[in-house]
Amino acid sequence: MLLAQVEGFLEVARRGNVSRAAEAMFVTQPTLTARLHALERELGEPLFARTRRGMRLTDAGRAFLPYAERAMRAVRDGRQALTDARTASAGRLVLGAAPAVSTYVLPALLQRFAAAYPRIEVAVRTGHSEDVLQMLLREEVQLAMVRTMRHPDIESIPLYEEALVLVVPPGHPFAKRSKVGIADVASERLIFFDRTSSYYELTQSFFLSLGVTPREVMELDNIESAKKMVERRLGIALLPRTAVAGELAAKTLTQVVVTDAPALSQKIVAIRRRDQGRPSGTVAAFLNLLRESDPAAIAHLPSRSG
Amino acid sequence: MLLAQVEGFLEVARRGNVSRAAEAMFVTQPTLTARLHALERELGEPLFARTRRGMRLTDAGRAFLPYAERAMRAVRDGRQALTDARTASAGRLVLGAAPAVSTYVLPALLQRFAAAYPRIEVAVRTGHSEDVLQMLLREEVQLAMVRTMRHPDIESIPLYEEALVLVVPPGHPFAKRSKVGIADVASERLIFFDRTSSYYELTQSFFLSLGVTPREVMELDNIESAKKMVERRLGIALLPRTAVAGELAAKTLTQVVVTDAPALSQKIVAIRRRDQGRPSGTVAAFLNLLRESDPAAIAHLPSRSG
DNA sequence: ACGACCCCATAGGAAACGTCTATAGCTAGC
DNA sequence: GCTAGCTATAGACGTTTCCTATGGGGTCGT
Repeated sequence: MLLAQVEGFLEVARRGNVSRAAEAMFVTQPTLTARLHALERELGEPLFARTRRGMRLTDAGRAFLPYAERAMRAVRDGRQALTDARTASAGRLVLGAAPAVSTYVLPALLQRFAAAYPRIEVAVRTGHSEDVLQMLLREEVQLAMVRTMRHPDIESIPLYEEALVLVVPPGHPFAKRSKVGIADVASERLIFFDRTSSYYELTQSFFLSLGVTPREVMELDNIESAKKMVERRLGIALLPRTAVAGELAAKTLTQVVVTDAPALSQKIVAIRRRDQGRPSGTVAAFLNLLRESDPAAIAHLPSRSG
Repeated sequence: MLLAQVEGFLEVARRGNVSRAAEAMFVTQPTLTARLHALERELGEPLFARTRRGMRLTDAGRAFLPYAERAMRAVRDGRQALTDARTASAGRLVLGAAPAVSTYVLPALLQRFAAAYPRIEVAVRTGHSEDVLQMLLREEVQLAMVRTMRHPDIESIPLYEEALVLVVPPGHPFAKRSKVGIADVASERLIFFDRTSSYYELTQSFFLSLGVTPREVMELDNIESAKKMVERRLGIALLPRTAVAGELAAKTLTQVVVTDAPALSQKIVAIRRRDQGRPSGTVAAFLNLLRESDPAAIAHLPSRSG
């Protein structure tokens, strides 16, 4: 069955006239007649009664009509959906993100994205990088923003480098000193967060590689709480710069540079399934936004507007 | 766009494998590949990402999927609807009927019809024959049961002859006499019904043609009331036999034969639009039921079961 | 009553398309 | 490196589809 036949059926049903319908469809009248005959033959029933005045629907034709309309509408809508997706003018984008990305980077990014593509519906699934990778592999998310990961089935697009910075409360002795050494840090009370997170491991191995055994005083399961603890002078912490940008600007936390230790950072990438072909539609739109953005800008966008 | 392409798309999307899908659809793998290519070319977008493992949907493919399913379902349901209509196993039948037919003949007929075709939905529109004819011409009803009418756009199928019989209350002088003449009738008080109905005109001209000027005592707008009036001895009436079958059987009314007057009757026919082609589906089913029935049986069926 | 017109159906030939078999190209896994 | 499993491609064959031109039937206007 050709869709052109169904379309012809509808057009003729509407106009009650093969010649006019043919003209409207830019084919000749015999062509349209043939299509109708073919459709009737396939369905095993005349859909039209031929009269002097033209074509009238038979009972069978009337019974078939709503289904024909439904089918054509479905195809038309499907085409439109593809066009929307191609121009990314509408559709759905499901993102995965590591917690720090989700909380501190995505909001500003999505604000810009929503402004550029108001008809795209966005969903975010947050989880540790490993879990988000699994979501990606199960196709529960289309694109994920996580720390650098390796897997044969994914490809990565570098986004930005997220520095871990040492923050102390205002008025802390470190805040006044121009130079702080790693040995100084080791004597401070350190606040860690989320033992299941990769940050925990990263910071731990950082200290260990420098021969420092941190005196752990507190471990929290989220960054926000860790910041609050530092603000309340319960210790100092190594936190993602994106997570403390607001507090640094508001001067409720102070960044301290450790002079005799290498910069600690983690690469954040966007990953997607390698077998999905070229990014298309909403995913491509989002990647374009990322590409147009200065990597530093992504990482430094304030987490709260203003 | 071929429906076979859409179907192929769905099958491949389900199985993720062209070869298997082709096998399931009883075509060769290159054929199905060609269909997919044609569909992708027409939609201007790859629907599948080709991988070592087989075919995976792209975002575009995923976006198109629900519409493809909807379209296929619509066509499948449409086919089923036609099959239902052809076998009259389901569907809708809209009948028009004159009041006397609707009240006294249709119930028993529809009872049998509903038993034979339980999944056919039946609707009845009642009105005077002329009005029902208009409904038919406007296609508000598919088939109408009315008195014989002439119109270039309709064709008629004879159903039965409806006799008008003279009824009197039990114990009336006529009931005991073996013979009643038209002159006797003229001296009785007559009850007519519904001046707008064709029965009124029919009975009036009947008497006039016999040179009898009836002494009209009462005119009612429906047959049921007329029967009640006769039962209450307010007069006698000429009523359709189908309308008084129950009362005659229950002996609450008595039929009297007028010996010196011709039998008065009216032909009841089924009419349908001439331009509708051969009757199909539910209409054909109903006509078959009528055809199988003895005409006399139709007209004499008791109006109330029992 | 007759001719002009409008409708759909049909005929025939050219072009396009779909389908097949056979084969190539590619990758993964042994 | 060979095999197995996947999709893509090539070429040939048969069918279908489309066009133009024409037929046949009925209506309407003159």
